[in-house]
Amino acid sequence: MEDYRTAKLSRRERQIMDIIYQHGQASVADVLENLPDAPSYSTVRALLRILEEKGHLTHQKDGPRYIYRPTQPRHQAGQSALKQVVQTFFDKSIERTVAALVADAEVSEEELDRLSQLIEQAKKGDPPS
Amino acid sequence: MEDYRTAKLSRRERQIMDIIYQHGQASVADVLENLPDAPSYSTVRALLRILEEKGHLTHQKDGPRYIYRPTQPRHQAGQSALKQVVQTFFDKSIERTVAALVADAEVSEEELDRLSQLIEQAKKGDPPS
DNA sequence: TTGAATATGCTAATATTTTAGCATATCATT
DNA sequence: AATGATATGCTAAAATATTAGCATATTCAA
Repeated sequence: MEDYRTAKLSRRERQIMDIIYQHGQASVADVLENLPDAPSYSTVRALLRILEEKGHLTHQKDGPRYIYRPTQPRHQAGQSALKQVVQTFFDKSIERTVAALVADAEVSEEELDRLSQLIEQAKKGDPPS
Repeated sequence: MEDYRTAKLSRRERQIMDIIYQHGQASVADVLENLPDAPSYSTVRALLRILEEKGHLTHQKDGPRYIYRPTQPRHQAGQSALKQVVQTFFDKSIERTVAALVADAEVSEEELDRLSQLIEQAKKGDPPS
């Protein structure tokens, strides 16, 4: 399945995919609650149906209602999304991207320590060719 | 100006904004070259005009042609975009996001070193409250 | 068990996006 | 200065996205 951010999705469709990825799964009501400029219930249902037709979502029944989930795994979609941002705004530089992440000034000392560990581990455990 | 990723932009409009951010600036021809499923020249011009009307772009003349630039600074738009991805796919965790960035296995030893330095610097120079 | 609340199935209207085309201006080269 | 190439200005058609509404089914609690 194609990355939904490069797929031919409309504005609303993309908003809905984002909501569902953020929540892991969602009912029509869940989507409706989180959708900016919320349209009607019918509208959301129509869009979910379309997204399912296009292959980006599946649903399963949960009692009376449908629960929708993405077909593409979250981590995979996340990688794609991240890559696109890195390419668009940070000249494909992971370094610049991390700098922007850390520059947010809302990163605690502890978290920075964990980041250090993370990178140390990457050096040892996963040395690139 | 509102972040263009949360703004009410259509699919094509967003694609064009991405291209312009990636390149810093762009002529109609530049956009056309980089637009997937490229439409006609006229189409691109129309979309650029609309984006300018909406306040996301400005243009200046460069000889015979228009050069378009974003109104919102790149670093600012990048921060917004990044934040949104972190929220949507990585549970708002910077740590998980960096892990995903580094897990790409295309990060050289040198770059990892620079990342370490980056984080050390964040610890010293910019201690959060 | 019946009724209110809340689902979905389906269809069609409306709004927006996307597209192309023609007229006109500008530039560079011969 | 003439001409071909390449711009923009403007308008309108076509395609797509967005929306709502009615009919019907299901659930849950009184």
